[in-house]
Amino acid sequence: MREPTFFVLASLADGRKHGYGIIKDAEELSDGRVRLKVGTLYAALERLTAEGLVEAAGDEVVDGRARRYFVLTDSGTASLAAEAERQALNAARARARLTQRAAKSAVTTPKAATA
Amino acid sequence: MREPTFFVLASLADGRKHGYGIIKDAEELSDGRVRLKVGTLYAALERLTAEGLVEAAGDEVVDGRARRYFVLTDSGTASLAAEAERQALNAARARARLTQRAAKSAVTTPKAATA
DNA sequence: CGATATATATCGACGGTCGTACTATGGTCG
DNA sequence: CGACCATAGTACGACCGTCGATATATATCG
Repeated sequence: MREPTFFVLASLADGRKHGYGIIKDAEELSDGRVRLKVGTLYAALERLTAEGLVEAAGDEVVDGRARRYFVLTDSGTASLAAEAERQALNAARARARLTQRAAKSAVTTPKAATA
Repeated sequence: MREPTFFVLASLADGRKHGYGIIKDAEELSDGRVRLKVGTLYAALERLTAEGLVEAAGDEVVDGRARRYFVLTDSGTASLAAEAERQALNAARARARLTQRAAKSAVTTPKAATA
């Protein structure tokens, strides 16, 4: 799963949201790092709906603007959870190797004694 | 960064390796989950070399078979570290939301009292 | 001798994302 | 009042990393 898709699900994990709301929420949730493009978002919502991870949850007109709402399905919740586990594990594995590497290079390339 | 690319870097974080060795190592490192395709691997190695994250580290012939070795550059090490941080953070954020969601649904949909 | 593992190269196809352009309404500022 | 920005959604061509398949070559095992 790619990052934009991941944040669409993560955003909807918070509850019922409409497209533009997801964009804003994802940006906040990622500390400004992930700015979903409209094309990416609606393509993802269609795809995720077809896959059953997301469901349409009503169209409303607020302040004269049409909104399409969506919610996470149980399947979507499970997918997000699995993906989060996977990423956490991957990150942990990579970190472990990087720590080892740093320790090794500290021995191989001693710049200044820690004493 | 996509998962295959991430594991190519993570594998090389362990030290100098050749293509096929990376495939085997990535599979092990990911508990069998990530099986790099040869096309993906060599394309990634070329790309990463062009980007300066990876460097060619000598061709050798072992048991009559040609091997192309690669190592991580400092830039590659930094990229991998940054990517691991990012994924760990994303996963943590998603988990937090899922926990909240579970707590909320437990109140909304009480199945059996915990008492 | 045929099958499997090692080792690399190449290439068309696919799919998710990006970038851009477009339509439309409401609110703010000069 | 007109210009501009935020909100809200639609549409589409292009890009790029990955996949799947095919190919070549050597060593080993049965």
